[in-house]
Amino acid sequence: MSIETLLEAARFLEWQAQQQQRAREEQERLRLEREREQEQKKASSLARLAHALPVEEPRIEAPPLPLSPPAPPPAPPPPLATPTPLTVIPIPVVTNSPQPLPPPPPLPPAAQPLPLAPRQPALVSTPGLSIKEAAPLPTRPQVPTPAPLLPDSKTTLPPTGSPKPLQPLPTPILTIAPHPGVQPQLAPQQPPPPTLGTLKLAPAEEVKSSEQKKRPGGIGTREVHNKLEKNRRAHLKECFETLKRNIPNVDDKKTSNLSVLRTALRYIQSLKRKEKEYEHEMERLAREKIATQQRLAELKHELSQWMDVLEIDRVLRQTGQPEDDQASTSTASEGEDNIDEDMEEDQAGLGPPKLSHRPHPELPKPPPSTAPAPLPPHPHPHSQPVALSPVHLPGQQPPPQQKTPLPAPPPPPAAPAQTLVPAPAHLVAAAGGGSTVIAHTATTHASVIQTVNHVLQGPGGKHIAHIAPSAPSPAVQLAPATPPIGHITVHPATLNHVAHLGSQLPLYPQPVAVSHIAHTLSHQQVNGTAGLGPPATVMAKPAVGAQVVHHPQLVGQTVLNPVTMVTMPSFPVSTLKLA
DNA sequence: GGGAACAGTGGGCTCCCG
DNA sequence: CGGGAGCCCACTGTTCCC
Repeated sequence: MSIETLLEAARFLEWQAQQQQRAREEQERLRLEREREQEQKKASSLARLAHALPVEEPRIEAPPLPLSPPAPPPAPPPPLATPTPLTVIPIPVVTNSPQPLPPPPPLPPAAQPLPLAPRQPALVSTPGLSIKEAAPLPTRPQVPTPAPLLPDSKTTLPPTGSPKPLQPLPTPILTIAPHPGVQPQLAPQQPPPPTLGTLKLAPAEEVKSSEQKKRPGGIGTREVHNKLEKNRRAHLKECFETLKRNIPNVDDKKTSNLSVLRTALRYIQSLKRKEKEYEHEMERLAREKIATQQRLAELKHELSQWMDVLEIDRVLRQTGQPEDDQASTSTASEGEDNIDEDMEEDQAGLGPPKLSHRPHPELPKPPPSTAPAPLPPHPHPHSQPVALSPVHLPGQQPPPQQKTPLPAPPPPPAAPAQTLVPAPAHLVAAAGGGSTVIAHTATTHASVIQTVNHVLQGPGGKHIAHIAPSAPSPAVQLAPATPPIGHITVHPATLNHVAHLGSQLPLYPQPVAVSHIAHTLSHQQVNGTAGLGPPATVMAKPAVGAQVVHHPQLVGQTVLNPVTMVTMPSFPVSTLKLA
């Protein structure tokens, strides 16, 4: 799951980046479209006003030809003229303005490619254009209706004004006059037209001051400055819009620039938090993976050792009690964890095929005995394979049951990593008679069940008659297919195996195994069924430090059948071997 | 009426060039 | 070193919208 979430997060980030790029491209495209539209509008308006002049040509040549249609403005100017005197700037414009009116349309083309470029304007800045632009700004909304005089200026203006950011650039470019130097010249030359300018530029005072500045190059510089500033603001605005588009859950018009910044900040912070979370998750998963791999390797190692032990056990059994082997025992271990297969094989009573799977045909601890059977690859025909180690072979894939335990809740206090290791199940075997074996095992791995089945599989035929979870371990929870082995009730007929094993145990330097057998006896005692013969035999051979321990849990409990309880520790097999 | 957006304007700072 | 150019910021005015 976590991995999926990580992938999702990565995809989300990627998607966002793509979205941003798309947004930019789209924005760019829209801008170009707007520009074209404006150009067309301008062209059309100019065409109306001028009645002549092809729109396109003016664009390029507009600056030089600007004059053509000053006509409309004149009428209105008179009234306005009064203020005009003050404004020096308008004048230059005016001269051009009448003419410029048409030119403005041409402007757009140049701007197209780089709307934001601030430097272009500088080149462009011509008084005439500046005036036009200035005038339109205030009138933007009303554009169409205004009086004839105004309309002209406005008509020209609207195009520039409406597109806000874009137009400013185009206009300058188109008008391109020489640098600032040109501007001053124009301004002084034509004071009369100011009418338009006056209308547009309300404050006469400002005009005066500007005039003062003009002389030195003020007007031109101011115009340039204004345009640059306009471009800069347009760029700023565009950036804000881009930012807004890239922030999820932001209303287009509701949010002010300030709110956009705040939202963006929050969004970035949230993204950072998520990033950190995902990083932690990845680290955790990595650690988990390593731990799992280690555990897996450990299990494989133990399994191989365990296989060796079983091998020896089988050999010993064959050599010691051929009769029993023929009758019921199965010693060969099987690497398959598939219970069905084991069952089938058990039924068939075949040993050899399983042995062939063994990863370690060569026994590290070949018993000194003279038994011919020891050869793993070719087990004794009489010996029946015992699925004591249903666990996967070292080289094989670990069974799903072992993988699942990872996420399991906190493992039991004792050796959590090894709880899954199948305990010496062969110790569970109970001697004949009417007794029942209860395997108390800390290890609940399915292999235990299989092991018990195989080991107990004897003349009696029926093995595990009842399996009930007494204290389910994490492993059990994770492996629903494998019922927890809290108690394993075994058919009494198989109890004689205990004796068999007990007799063999002394051969192994593993006192633990014996002690478990001793436990069995103690349980029987607890249940009052100690009278059984077979277990007694086992008891008689506590050669390997057997310990008789009473199980308090069983005291006072009513047991219908004789019970043999075997407690299987979860200690690693490797320990036994080393011992 | 107030807030927001836009635009004009002035000033300051930095960088580059002669 | 001085001047020009570019950029940025702050102030102010106007307009629009709620």
